[in-house]
Amino acid sequence: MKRSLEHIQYTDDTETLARFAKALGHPTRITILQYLEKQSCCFTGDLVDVLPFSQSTISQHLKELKNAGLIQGEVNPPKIKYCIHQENWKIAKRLFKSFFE
Amino acid sequence: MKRSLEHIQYTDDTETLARFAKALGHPTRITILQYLEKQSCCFTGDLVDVLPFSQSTISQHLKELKNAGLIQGEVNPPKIKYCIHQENWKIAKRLFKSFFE
DNA sequence: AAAATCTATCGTATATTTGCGATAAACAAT
DNA sequence: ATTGTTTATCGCAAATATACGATAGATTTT
Repeated sequence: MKRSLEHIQYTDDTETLARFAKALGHPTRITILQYLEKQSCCFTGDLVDVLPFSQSTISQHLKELKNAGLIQGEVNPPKIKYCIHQENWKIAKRLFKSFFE
Repeated sequence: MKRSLEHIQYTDDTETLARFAKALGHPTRITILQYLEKQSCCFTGDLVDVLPFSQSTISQHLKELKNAGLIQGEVNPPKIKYCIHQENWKIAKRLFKSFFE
């Protein structure tokens, strides 16, 4: 991909909002987050049981949600407990709200 | 890409929310929408002047926003006037709001 | 020590996204 | 009729996303 200018500078809020939105841009990830909102927390395996995708695919979606900052995982051997990242969740909520006015 | 099951059925709201989120998942498109929120409407050329991308690239982003239902274009020869799609905008606002509770 | 459980990561294949320049299409003005 | 203006679309290239099976790593249980 070629870019005409080195790096366009959007505002930080714009970048952040786009990053959150991108992470939400897949029905599986929306579903995972809705599940987490209800359950408060869950293990990867719970989602594998619920969603019709392979373990590796679910794991990848979780990774993306984690990279976007929307969830966090605590090691709880041999499992990993995933929860919503409350702090960033609030930021996302605020950014979307103010975006839509 | 292989899919293990023919078609997963998410709820309509989940599908719709993901579709909106995906369209919002790029800083340029966020910027375009913020511009439209302020200006209420604009022409493609206005955005080409403001954003550091080629006319064809801007046009493509507008197409995606239109496909997602977030904006609409009225022909106003030889220009095209783009506005926020108020009805769908309200739906998006509601879906995001209830998603974040 | 061996087996079982759980999850991340690697490698691979395919689809989609993002960007550009060039061109086409639609209309207005000359 | 020709020219200019505006925008969409085509064709291309590179990057990213999505899915899978196989495997590796960590820890518990036996």
